[in-house]
Amino acid sequence: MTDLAQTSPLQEEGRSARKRRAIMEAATGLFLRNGYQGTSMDEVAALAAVSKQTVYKHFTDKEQLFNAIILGAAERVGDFTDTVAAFADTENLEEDLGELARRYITTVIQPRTLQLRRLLIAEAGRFPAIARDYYQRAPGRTIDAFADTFQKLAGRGLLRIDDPSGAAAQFAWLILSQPMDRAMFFADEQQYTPADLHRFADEGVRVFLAAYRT
Amino acid sequence: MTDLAQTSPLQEEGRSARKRRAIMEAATGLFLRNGYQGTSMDEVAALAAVSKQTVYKHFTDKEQLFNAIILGAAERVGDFTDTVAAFADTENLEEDLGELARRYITTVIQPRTLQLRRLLIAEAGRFPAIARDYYQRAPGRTIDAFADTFQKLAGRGLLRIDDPSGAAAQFAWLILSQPMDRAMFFADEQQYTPADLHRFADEGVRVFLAAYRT
DNA sequence: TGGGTACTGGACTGTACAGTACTGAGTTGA
DNA sequence: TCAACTCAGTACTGTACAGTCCAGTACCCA
Repeated sequence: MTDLAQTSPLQEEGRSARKRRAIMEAATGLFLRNGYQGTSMDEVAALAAVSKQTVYKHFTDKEQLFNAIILGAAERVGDFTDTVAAFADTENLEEDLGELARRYITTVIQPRTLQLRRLLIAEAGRFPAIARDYYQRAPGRTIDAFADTFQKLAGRGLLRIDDPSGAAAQFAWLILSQPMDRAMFFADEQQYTPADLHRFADEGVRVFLAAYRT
Repeated sequence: MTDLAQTSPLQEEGRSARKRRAIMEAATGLFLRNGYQGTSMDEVAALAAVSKQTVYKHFTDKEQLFNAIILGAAERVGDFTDTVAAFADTENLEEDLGELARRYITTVIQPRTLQLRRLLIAEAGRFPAIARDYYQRAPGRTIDAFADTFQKLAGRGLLRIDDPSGAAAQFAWLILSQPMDRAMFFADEQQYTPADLHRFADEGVRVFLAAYRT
């Protein structure tokens, strides 16, 4: 893993690596906006300011390119697990959970993440493996982290929880569902202000605590 | 509205109408399974056992055919509003709400509905009007019905609710989110048994009542 | 400075597909 | 039974696109 090259797009990257990055950036934008079938390799090459030949030197296939793009984009989706784990030590359940929820929704309800989600749902039939992988990685890991943390909080006597996984999923969706669902159907439009998102978070936390607080 | 023709696919339909129905049925299946771009007019004609000429006699365009298909499929999505409205008179809140939730999830989490949802999300970029229309019609109307009913129950002193719409959305997604989200990413596989769905419904109702019951 | 590697540009192949055109056959209604 | 209509079958047009090929050019390293 040559992280240097990834984190700093400098000149010293080498020509080949630079081209490769240009291709991936172009392809990411196009795939996210226009989908798999809606994106042509000619477009990718043109937007990356690179010849088609070069595209095919770096990626054997359109499919392989798509794969690489999705994995890259999914990796960059905010990893929330650490933040969630830290919350297990809270001394102020209600306030900290509210803060956690606000950060969670702000992280997830972002154009990039939503586009990625739409794309994966759209292509779940054609690329079941990628869809499954993403599902387990992105929402799955966070919900697992919630489950762990809730279990610890139950151990500390702060929550009353039988099924931590179920409760974690309920928590996540109580917060995210409304804006997420809407965003799935309304492709482009700017949807919610931060204040809106905070309201969803707060209402979700309120309901969750009503059901699970000791 | 010649409902006769729709409800009974009899011989007396007339040749032309019969063909039209065959085309729509074939196209519905193909679009739902393979998406808009993944479906060719040749396939539609072949599956409907009809010549391409005939397809284009009934539908000027691929796009227009798609439109007709979606509207037809969306209309057949279960209308739940009456059932929800009837629940406003309940004498047994917890039990009846549980029953309502179970029916709700069983109705919504069906292959057809899920495929339609996937398709619409996938094509929301290309057909924003259709996506918007469906969004307002299918989940929207049901949630509005929940909101009305919850407001009435609040009037009867059975629930404590400030924002009926928000509470209704929370209720709907508390019940549906988990299986719905999973279904979006796992295209084909049979997912949940009725017992699983009932469990989601029951858990959702439990949390909802903990937060909103007086 | 020279030699190898990577890139460019554009032409090319093969295929898939939307939509049209046309001929001949079947259907329907008077 | 005849005339008008509809359909099947198929061939065709035009376009878009994935992937290849090749000749020439820029870059990089010794």
